[in-house]
Amino acid sequence: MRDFELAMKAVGDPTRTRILKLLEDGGLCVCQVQAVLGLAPSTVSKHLTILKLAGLVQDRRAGKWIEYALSGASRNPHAKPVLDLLHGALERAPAVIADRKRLREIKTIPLTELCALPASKVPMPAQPIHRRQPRKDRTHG
Amino acid sequence: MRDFELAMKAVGDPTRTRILKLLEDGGLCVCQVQAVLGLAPSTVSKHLTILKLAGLVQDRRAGKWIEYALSGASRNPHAKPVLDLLHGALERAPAVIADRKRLREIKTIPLTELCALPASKVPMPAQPIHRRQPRKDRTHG
DNA sequence: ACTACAGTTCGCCATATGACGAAACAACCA
DNA sequence: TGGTTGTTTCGTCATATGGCGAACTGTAGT
Repeated sequence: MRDFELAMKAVGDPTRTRILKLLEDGGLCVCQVQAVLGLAPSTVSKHLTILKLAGLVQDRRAGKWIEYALSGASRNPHAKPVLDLLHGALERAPAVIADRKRLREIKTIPLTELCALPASKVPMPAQPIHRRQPRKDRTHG
Repeated sequence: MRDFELAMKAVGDPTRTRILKLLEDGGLCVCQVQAVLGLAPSTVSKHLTILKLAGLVQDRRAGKWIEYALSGASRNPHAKPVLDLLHGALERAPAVIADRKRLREIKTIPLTELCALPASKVPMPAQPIHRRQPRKDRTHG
């Protein structure tokens, strides 16, 4: 039951479904995902951890980078059904389409270059989708 | 996307998956669900509302009671796939098995009797599964 | 109309969640 | 060895979630 819950909670968050839909095209390193989503690295990392704990994705070190991919054989028996369901869904969702387009652009940038870029410099910057209240100013200076 | 999210969030909660698994056997009125789960009526009602908003269940007034059932044709295109997925899952989950057993017992009680019963009198009382901290005493009296 | 009662809504509380930035880690390179 | 850099961990904040009881709504029955 717990595994089912984890898998469902994992896909129940829109940011994570976006990530999973991105990974359907193949593995990506964290900075690529980050570039598409336009979120802080720590945020992306946490989402990926949640997906991993749910058994939906696997990670693998690739030299300097860590590549995440949809998990083929998962510890979690519910993972495959969920991923299959997702695979057939959201193909028309604007967010997914936009993300895919953005991903194509980002894949043209060599990794060495991409990660160095401040988020604001990535072509066609993604506006964070779930911007929270900009937290009360703490006299920044 | 929003519909997908709603459906997934809805099944991402263990109490709600329990409800859905109960409804696989056929429609139930709120007090029956409540009797199985052993939760406060308001809590059960809220969960049912969430399931309804997600398009996973339908409600229908049946005289004095309101019957909830898995929604056949749903407003939400993602509902059927999700329910199908759930249908094949959790068949071995202890909580689901226990709930089913309890449901059989509860179905032997006429509705008129059942609802009148204080929760503690229902045969083989279910211990609430997600008991929260018992909130600091406020000199009850 | 009044009572009885199934269900919902509301207000509250404790915890979970999702966001961020700063700091810690881990691998590569000089 | 020390610096650079990709990723994770930690601490914090605002909001969402799930539980309860009290009060309300709406139907049935007298």
